[in-house]
Amino acid sequence: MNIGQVADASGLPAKTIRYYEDIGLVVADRRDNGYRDYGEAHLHKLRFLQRARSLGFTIEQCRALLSLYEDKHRASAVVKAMAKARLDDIDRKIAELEGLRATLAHLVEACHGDHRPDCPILDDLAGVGGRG
Amino acid sequence: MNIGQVADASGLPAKTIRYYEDIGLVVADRRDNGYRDYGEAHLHKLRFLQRARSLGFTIEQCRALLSLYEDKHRASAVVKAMAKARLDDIDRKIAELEGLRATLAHLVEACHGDHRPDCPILDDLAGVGGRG
DNA sequence: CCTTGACCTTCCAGTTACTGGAATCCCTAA
DNA sequence: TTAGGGATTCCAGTAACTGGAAGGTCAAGG
Repeated sequence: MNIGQVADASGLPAKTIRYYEDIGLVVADRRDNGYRDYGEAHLHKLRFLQRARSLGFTIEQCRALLSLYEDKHRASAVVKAMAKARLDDIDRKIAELEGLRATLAHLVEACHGDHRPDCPILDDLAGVGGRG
Repeated sequence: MNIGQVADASGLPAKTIRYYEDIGLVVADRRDNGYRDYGEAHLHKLRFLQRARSLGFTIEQCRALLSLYEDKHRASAVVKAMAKARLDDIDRKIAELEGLRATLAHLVEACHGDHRPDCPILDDLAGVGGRG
């Protein structure tokens, strides 16, 4: 397969696939004309990466997952621990965003939002009142 | 004030304050010795930025908020619209993370996580089963 | 006067994970 | 032969800093 075909089949842009090769994630074979040549195993790995990235794993985490995937004898506990850590990341991030959300929602509600210049949102940012 | 003092007072690292000056957000005066010199107005702006950044506004949004803050006659509706848009960003991000969370939580639960190599998490990433 | 140490300066490079674009080459069809 | 679509490499840019090097400044202590 050419790079365009694996791009379509994996859901990753060709640019990204070349980038993954640059950083040593999935290295294609080469034809005589210099074109990259992909087989089913390559495609499989690229799909794996696409899915793992879409779940928010970093590139380095993906690299680790990929090597775990290739190691047919690793314990599932290792993989589970990584997924669990990622889950905890997500929980922390959600909690943080919900904190922001509450603050902003409160400010948005407090601001009358009309032609008058008086604005509790800017007042808060400037530290007027209890917080600053 | 020297940069170290406004850094302490604003909660921003000195490096970040210099960076903000580079990009034209808060430009300090200079002493004869070349040191930056900050007054209360500078400090105020830096605190404003610290707060706005901590609420997840981008630098460019902060720049806009700052100029709205300086404009004593702008309508509060403009500010409210920005805050509302940011709120919507946050809601979208939370929804996205909750989707990821559900998927990962499901996988983590399905994986027995012991010494055996069989692992539903990697199977999912590899596209084994319904999704790939 | 000299040293020490904290603080300040500028500038350059690196981070994450790509993305856009330029210049050039290859292949196929008309 | 020409046109197009796809492939190649390499360089630069994104967001918002952060780390580090090399050097200037200032106040205190001996």
